[in-house]
Parts: sequence; structure tokens; C-alpha cells
Amino acid sequence: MTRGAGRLRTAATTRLSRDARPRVAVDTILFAFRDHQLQCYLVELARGEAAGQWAFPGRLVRIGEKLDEAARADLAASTGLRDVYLEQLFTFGDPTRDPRTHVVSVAYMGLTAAPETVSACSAKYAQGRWCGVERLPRLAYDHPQMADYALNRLRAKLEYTNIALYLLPPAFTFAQLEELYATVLERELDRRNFRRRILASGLLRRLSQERRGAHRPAALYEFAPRSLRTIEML
Amino acid sequence: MTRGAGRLRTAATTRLSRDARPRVAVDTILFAFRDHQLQCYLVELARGEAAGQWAFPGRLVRIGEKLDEAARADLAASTGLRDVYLEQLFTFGDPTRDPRTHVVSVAYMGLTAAPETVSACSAKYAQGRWCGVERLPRLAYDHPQMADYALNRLRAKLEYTNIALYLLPPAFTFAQLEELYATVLERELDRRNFRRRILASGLLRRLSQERRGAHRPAALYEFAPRSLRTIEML
DNA sequence: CCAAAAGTGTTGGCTCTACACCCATGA
DNA sequence: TCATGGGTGTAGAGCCAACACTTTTGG
Repeated sequence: MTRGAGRLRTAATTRLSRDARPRVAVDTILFAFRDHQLQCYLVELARGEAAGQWAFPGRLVRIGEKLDEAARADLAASTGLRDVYLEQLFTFGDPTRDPRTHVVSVAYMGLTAAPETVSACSAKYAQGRWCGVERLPRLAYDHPQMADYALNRLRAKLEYTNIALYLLPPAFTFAQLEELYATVLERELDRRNFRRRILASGLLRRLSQERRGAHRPAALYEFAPRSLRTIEML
Repeated sequence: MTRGAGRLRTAATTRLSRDARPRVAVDTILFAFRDHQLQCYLVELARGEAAGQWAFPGRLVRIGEKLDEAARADLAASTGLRDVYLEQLFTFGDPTRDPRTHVVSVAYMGLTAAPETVSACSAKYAQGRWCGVERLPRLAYDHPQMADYALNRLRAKLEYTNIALYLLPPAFTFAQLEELYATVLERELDRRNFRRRILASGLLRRLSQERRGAHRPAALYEFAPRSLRTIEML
């Protein structure tokens, strides 16, 4: 999001002195795989010109803050989530992207495996909600571009890294993994070929437990190194 | 580079009021293929705490400026070059990266096919020079990280795009193209396989002229679309 | 005619894709 | 016993890597 401080400014001089340099913000596109969909977290802006519009959570960066720490702290404030995978995406600097003032925004992609633990949103926003990436409402500012950029990055990284580990619970079945891939990449995958390739990458470890349910039990797996690895997945 | 405004500040209050927010800068790692090496353009800082150290050209972004326009304008001012391919790399925001003040720097990679046309460097710097990427001097600030990042990006993009077009003259031989790839990727390439793959990508057009020299003449080629295309090259 | 760089094809191995049936369980 | 989702193997095609000799020119 881009700031709406909400404070009125009365004169151009005020604006000029306050705006001597562009400001720096971070905005985070937080993804989760929920309800058989890739979803992202939206907040409804409560203040400023864009009040009532939906956007991604974010805020200005303060003096002395690292960018990723600002993004992480803001995400904790907006969603209550603490363990989020964060990756810098791109910096959007068009001076007109926020009609009020020149804000340069560093966009981050966030991934969480625990979307249900999101708590009441910060007072800064009217509300927050998860929304399927196929059904996004009109977003404020240049946030539609950010959404595109984040989605492309996530799709690309599914193909050559084990980034899916940040979207899945610690133990999961092959069916879950395959559904994640098929959904995000929007294409069907051959179950046998998918299995073979993923196993060949050596990044999964089979657990001794199984998931029991209405039907035949399914073997559970975990990601073996729990950190990002670059390797051909597809 | 990160700014050294050179102006002295006398009191913490001055610093605080001036530094109410982080500043935004752009820095550009400009590459060229010159003298059988991949080289990048360095400037010697003339002012500020880092005076005497080498760095990449850059400057603060002004209100109302787009990031890439700021990078382009600064490159024109520092090198005289106007037609440079620019691509945003990463934003470095560690508050301690510039010991003086909190500057968030958006790093760009620049590519030029005409490194010889670089003109006298701007008054802002003591001097400027091309330097092989294997023999970089100690660089100011976090510019060594920027250099790594840029080099990795260039290497990656050689493998899946036609980005080499921005490093080569309009007409070139296969030997030149292969030398560029082999040098930047630091590995030998099989001439026949390389030829076949590049031609199969359909991104080269053979020209009717040949380059004549001391030995057997070599066919000249040009990049057919003169814009970036994503396609498997290697 | 010699040195130097340009140009050219084939084969074997491997990888990838396409494809269909049986299994284990709970209800 | 049935419905549901879980689990498995093979064959043919296409792709990729490895490999060495001939051609053209200027000196």
C-alpha cells in the first residue's frame, strides 16, 4: 500500500517541505494456499484518499530500519503472523503511483503455511481478508502490478526451487503438493511423472506416519532441507 | 554509490531534521564486453567520507523522478552514454550501508555495446574507468554485493534470454558471440552445439556481409528482434 | 604452402512424456 | 462391496552432449 497519512495539508509550501525527497515504503503480497486456491491477503484502507479501497499491507520505512525488517514488522502488525517467508520482488517508483506524494515502494512477496492463524487486523485498516488471486477486487495505487509481479515470481520459483515448502504444512501428502503445483501453475500434471521428478530432486523425506481419512491412507512427506534450494523441480 | 553530499553538518538536530526519512538513490552497474573481458564502469568518489574510493555511479532520486529515468540521467551525466539497456536488480536498504545517513539504493544493471564512446566523467567524480570484473578494486559501501548481484543476474539471463544483444555491436560473428558467452559464463562451449542451439532459437538473422580479416572470412549476424526475449538459449 | 580461424554431422545415451490399472481403506 | 482417492512401470520419441576434420583466406 501507499501511505495515506490522513492528515490534511493546507498549503503547497507544507507539501514541498515535507516532500523534499521521495519517501520509502514496503508493501507485501502475502500468499497462502487455502481452500484449494492460491489466495493473498488484502486490507481495506481506512484513511487517506484511498480509504475504502483494497490494497496489500505496507507502510513507510523509518530511519534506521532494514527493508525486510520493516516488511516483517508490518506484516506482524497487520496479520499477527511472525514466521513468514519474505522475498524482495521489485521496487516501484513512479512518482504518480500515489497521487498524494512521491512514495517509492519496495514490494515483497510473503508466503505462509498457516493462513488460519491470521488475527484481527491492525487498527490501521478497516478490515483484512484472504482473497483468491483469480478474484481480486479493484486494488488501490499500482497494487495490481505488484500482484502480477508477485504471482509471476511465485510461479517461476515453483519450477526451479523448493519454495513450496513455505506454503505447505510440515507434513503433507503428494496429493497436496501436486494440487498446489497444478493450481498455481494452472495446468494439469501427470501424477506419476510429477512424483518421479520431485522424488528425484531429493528434497523430500518420507515420514513414517500416514494420513488416515475416508479412504486409502496417504504417505506423508516433509521438505528435507527447510530452506530455499535452487534445483530443477519441473 | 551512496551519497556524499560533501556538505558538513554541524548538529544532530540538523541531521535529524534532514534525515526524517530514508533517502532514495539509484546506483548502476554498467557492463560492457571489452578487450576479451567482461568489464564494468567504476568511478572514483571525489567528495564525502568515501572520497578516494571506487564505486558505481549513482545519485539521489529527486521528487517527481522515475527510478529508471534517474538511473538513465545519471548514467548520461557520468559517462555520456545515452542508449543503455537498463534493468532493475535489487534494492539495498541496510541503514548502515552508508555510514553517514540512511540511504536506500535501488541498484540497476546497465549494458552497453559502445564502451569506447564513454566521455570524460562528470565533475562529481575524480575519474572513471572500465575494469575487468575479475579484478575489481576494493569498492565503497555495499557495492561489492551489488557487483555480485549484477553479475549473477547477467549470467542467468544469458542462459534464457537474448540479452547478449545489448553487449554486442549490431553485426557480429559467431566467434564473438561464443567468446562473450564463454567468458561471462566462465566455461567452454562446444562450437557446433552452441551454433546449433543459438540458430534454433531463431533470434539471429544472417547478414549478407562477411567480416574479412587475416584469415577465412566470417559470416556476420544480427539479433533479429532487437528487444529482450525470453527463450531457452543454453 | 603454411598458419589461423571458420565452418560443418552423426551417433549413443539419456531424459521426458504419454499412458491405465491395481490397492487400501472406511462406510 | 463399493466408492474414493493413493500408488505404481514401461516404451517410444526427442533432445543433448560428445566428438574431428575440411575449408578459406592472407601472408
